[in-house]
Amino acid sequence: MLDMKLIRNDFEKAAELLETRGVKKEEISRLKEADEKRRVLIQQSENLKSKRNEVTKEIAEKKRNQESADDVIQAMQEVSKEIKEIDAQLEEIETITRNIAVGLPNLPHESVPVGDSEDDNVEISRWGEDFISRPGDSPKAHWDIGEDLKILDWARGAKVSQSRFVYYCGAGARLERAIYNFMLDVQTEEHGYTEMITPYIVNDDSMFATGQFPKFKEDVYQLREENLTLIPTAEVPLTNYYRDEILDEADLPKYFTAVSPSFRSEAGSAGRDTRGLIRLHQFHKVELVKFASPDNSYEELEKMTRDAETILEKLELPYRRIVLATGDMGFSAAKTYDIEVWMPAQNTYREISSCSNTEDFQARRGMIRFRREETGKIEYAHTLN
RNA sequence: GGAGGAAUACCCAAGUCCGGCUGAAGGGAUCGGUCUUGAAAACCGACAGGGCGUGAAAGCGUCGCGGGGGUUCGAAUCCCUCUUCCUCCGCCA
Repeated sequence: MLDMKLIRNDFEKAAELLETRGVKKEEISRLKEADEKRRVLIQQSENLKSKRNEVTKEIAEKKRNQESADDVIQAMQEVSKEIKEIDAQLEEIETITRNIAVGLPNLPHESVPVGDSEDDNVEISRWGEDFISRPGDSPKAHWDIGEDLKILDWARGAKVSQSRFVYYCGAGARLERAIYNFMLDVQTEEHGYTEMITPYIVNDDSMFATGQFPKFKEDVYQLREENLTLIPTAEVPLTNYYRDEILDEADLPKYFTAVSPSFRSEAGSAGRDTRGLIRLHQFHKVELVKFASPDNSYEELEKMTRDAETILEKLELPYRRIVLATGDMGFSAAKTYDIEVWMPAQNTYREISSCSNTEDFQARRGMIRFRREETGKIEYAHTLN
């Protein structure tokens, strides 16, 4: 969620930044207008309420003294009616304001390259040798290796569930377990993350705070008639851990990690990446989440990205780091590094990890705050994942 | 799934039947002070927090007694609804 103050005080800048993320200026104009109307109504309503509170005290006083207060009560009936009318208008305008505000993506950090698509992403660094296969050489794709070794069973995954579900069998299952154990061990023992096991089913408030709701409802699996959702990433339960809380500045930064299944409906991606482990409806992922002070959240982003890269280095997998352009970033991110691993069979780099600083975007939605030690003032924390 | 009970500030807890000097008694914890060589004890003092609006700020206004809605001039208190927790019964991998 954006800071309305920015739109009030520096409309042009806010509009310009949001345009780099594909938001039309008129959308923001509408928001600004609604916000102005809203504030006028709040003033009107509160002035009347203030008056009512005062008179109510007088009535109480009179009643206690056994005096008649009928005339004042009658006058207040009118006032209360008026308050009700204004509040109804206010609610209407607040819904409008909220509906717009809630669908606006985060503002990009100034260091993010401007551009509409992934073609505008910028490579930052490479590690390892991304060998190009020699003529006549054709490295096997992982789905073929999986089937040849009988460690991945797609057919039965589809039979028992649906396409894009898979069984990991024998050594395949063991390998999967070994990899996430390895990742958790590295992140907890070497990089200071606290390991968590989280709920895999979360409520709407949680989905809202991290930015999946309301805009991306189609991308998730929801439980029938329950307002509960299967997590699309452990980012949701980890980030929501401190929702509606105020942390002490001294406690920051906080680092959490968790392995969890992630459930994604992949609506709209029919036909893409139909083979292999790239776009499953359910997969394991080791997530990293940080709560940081705004003072150093970008340093924390660099460190976190390194923490992720370390895994690939230890596994001796060649990779590169890119910074996503404004148009390619996720909804909640202010800045995102993607780590792409070399896929020999496809002769290309593919995203394997994505590290984002959402700044206070999720914190605003979820009221995740901290108290400054020196001033005692409360601020939004920055969240990273 | 069924039957009961509960939710008040950092914690405990009164108030709810019977609406108005209760935005909330009392205790504990915490912080500050007196006393002390220092500490403890005792005594004195301070102690909702937050959202929203306004303001340069101090402040002011408004909303806050689990959440949402309603009745009323006025709700912690009456009504509806949801959530969470506890006790008992049933069912179940």
